[in-house]
Amino acid sequence: MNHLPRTSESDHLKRIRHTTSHVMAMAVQKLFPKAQVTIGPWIENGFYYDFDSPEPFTEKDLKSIKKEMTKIIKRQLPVIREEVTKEEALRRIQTIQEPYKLEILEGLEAPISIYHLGDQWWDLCAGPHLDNTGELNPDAIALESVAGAYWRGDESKAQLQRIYGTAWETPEQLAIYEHRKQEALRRDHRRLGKELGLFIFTDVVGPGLPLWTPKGTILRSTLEDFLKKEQLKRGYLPVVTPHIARIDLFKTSGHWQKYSQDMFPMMADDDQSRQLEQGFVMKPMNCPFHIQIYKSGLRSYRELPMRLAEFGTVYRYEQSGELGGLTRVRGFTVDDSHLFVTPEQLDAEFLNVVDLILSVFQKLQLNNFRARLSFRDGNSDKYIGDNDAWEKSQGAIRRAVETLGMDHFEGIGEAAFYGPKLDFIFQDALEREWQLGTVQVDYNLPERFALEYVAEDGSRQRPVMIHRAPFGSLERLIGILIEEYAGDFPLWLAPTQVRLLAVTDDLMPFANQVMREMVAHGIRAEVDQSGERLGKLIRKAEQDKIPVMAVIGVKEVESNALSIRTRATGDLGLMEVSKVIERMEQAITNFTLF
RNA sequence: GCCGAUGUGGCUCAGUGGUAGAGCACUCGAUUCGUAAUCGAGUGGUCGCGGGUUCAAAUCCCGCCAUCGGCUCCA
Repeated sequence: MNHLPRTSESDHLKRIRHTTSHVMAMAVQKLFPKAQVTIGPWIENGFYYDFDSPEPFTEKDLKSIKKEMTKIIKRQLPVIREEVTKEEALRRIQTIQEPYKLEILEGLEAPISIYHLGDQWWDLCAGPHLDNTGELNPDAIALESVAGAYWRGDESKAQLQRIYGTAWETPEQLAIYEHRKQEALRRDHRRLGKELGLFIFTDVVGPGLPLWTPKGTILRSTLEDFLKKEQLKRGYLPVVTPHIARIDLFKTSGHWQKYSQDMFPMMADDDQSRQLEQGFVMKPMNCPFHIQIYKSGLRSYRELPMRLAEFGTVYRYEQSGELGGLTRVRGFTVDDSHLFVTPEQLDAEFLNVVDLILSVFQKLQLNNFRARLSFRDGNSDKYIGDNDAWEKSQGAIRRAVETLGMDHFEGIGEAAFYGPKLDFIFQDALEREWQLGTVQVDYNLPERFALEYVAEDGSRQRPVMIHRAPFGSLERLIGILIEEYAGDFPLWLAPTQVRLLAVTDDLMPFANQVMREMVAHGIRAEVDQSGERLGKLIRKAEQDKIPVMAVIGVKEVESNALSIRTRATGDLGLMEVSKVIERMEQAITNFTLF
């Protein structure tokens, strides 16, 4: 496969994309004189430019903009850098009346660099640029989409019109890029989920509410069983809690105050109850429930750490424009656990949790993630608890990451409202980032719920909580897994592990008999009952991405054997039935291929 | 929630004002076949939903719903 450089890897691409975005902005202002320019940076696969335009752009406009760009390129305008003082820049912006540029200028330090396209157009820009627009190849440029974007990324500010585009050194690179985008579409979990029959959505049930089919449910419960087993080995205690609770519970936790815009509306018996906020709500998180179980008895330091674990389904009222496939839904299941520990146990227990998470990712062959320290920002309205608790929590997370020598980056403002997090971020097929696993240190909820344990000296002490979820959510995890594997699940996860294909109908009884034998061994086997020819059966099994196919003809029946074909390696030849079962069982328990 | 696009049988899509189409899937019949599509016939659609314009609407207009690409937000 041809390597396509990303912008950050190539100075030349940076120049191409900066210059292309300026050419685009100039073209837009030529065609839409009322449009004002704001910012237009490069991104990894292209660039965008945001405009404030009284009339929104449509995708049809992209064609005429592209045409105009081609003209500008053909005029071979020199790109000239000029450095001016802040005062001079201010003066020039005032003459062309571009308020957004003015605002940008306020944040800049002299000297201010300006890039000119000939004497036709200029913009504030750090660069770098090509020397001449003629160096661009119009056939290596594509305008991709229009979108709304808020000025300075702030919902309360003006909404701008963003145009996304991409630009390359050669038309061939553009073709490869577009081909790659097509390929990414083919591994999109929404498409594969439908094709493989794993889950559905229906308007009748509602947006963001997936329904799991039999095959998808096998996938889900296989993942659940896997993690439950790992957790039992590590001293976790399973619990089950309801999906709804009184509002009061969430007032104590702080959810009602800080999180209610993300919650489904309350269920109240009547208007009076509604006004008094006496009703029930769907749970957006499991923590307050687990806390109640902790609180149900007087706890001794000898019981800690107490690790309460549940696959808890939560409901969050996500904004409608945010929903998408399995990666962003309104009802999802968190592989949740809350660990109640003494302050002395915190560091060690945190490391245990990270160890569990990393071992889970390893088993799932998920290597492509980034670890983020999600800390609070300066907006104290968003958070509960005092400074001291936050500092202690963030310190604990930082120590853990340093102890492990783990690569990480900081996400300021990414914390939960009750505490900081260590998050594991993955990418989907379209390079969008999603958080899966998470570990959180929390001094605040123990305080709010007045949690206690009896210490060695008989005194009452406050435990610290760790919230953690290796998968994050089963839905999102499965979405990412489908795309990572392109639907080709490893044997232990495959909803159907082996499909038996009879060459002729009269061999069906033998196929059914072998199937029952395999099922009795816990293997997910099925017989293709369609009665089609072998070629068709194999084609269907390949399309269904069944890892192991077992062909049954006369010679197989006579020797009580199967002809094995795997998706991974093709025809493996004749093998005794008992041998096949043995090999499959081994592969399943060892998480390996057949 | 905001900006833009899209919505036609189970799936993928064609159909721009005049009697709803194709391929796959499904059902039936014939074929009994050895590693990626056997042949033939048939069933199946309130054209997302509601309203409007028109002699006539899948097609034009308005509202809503959902999906997709972004923005803000998040597991």
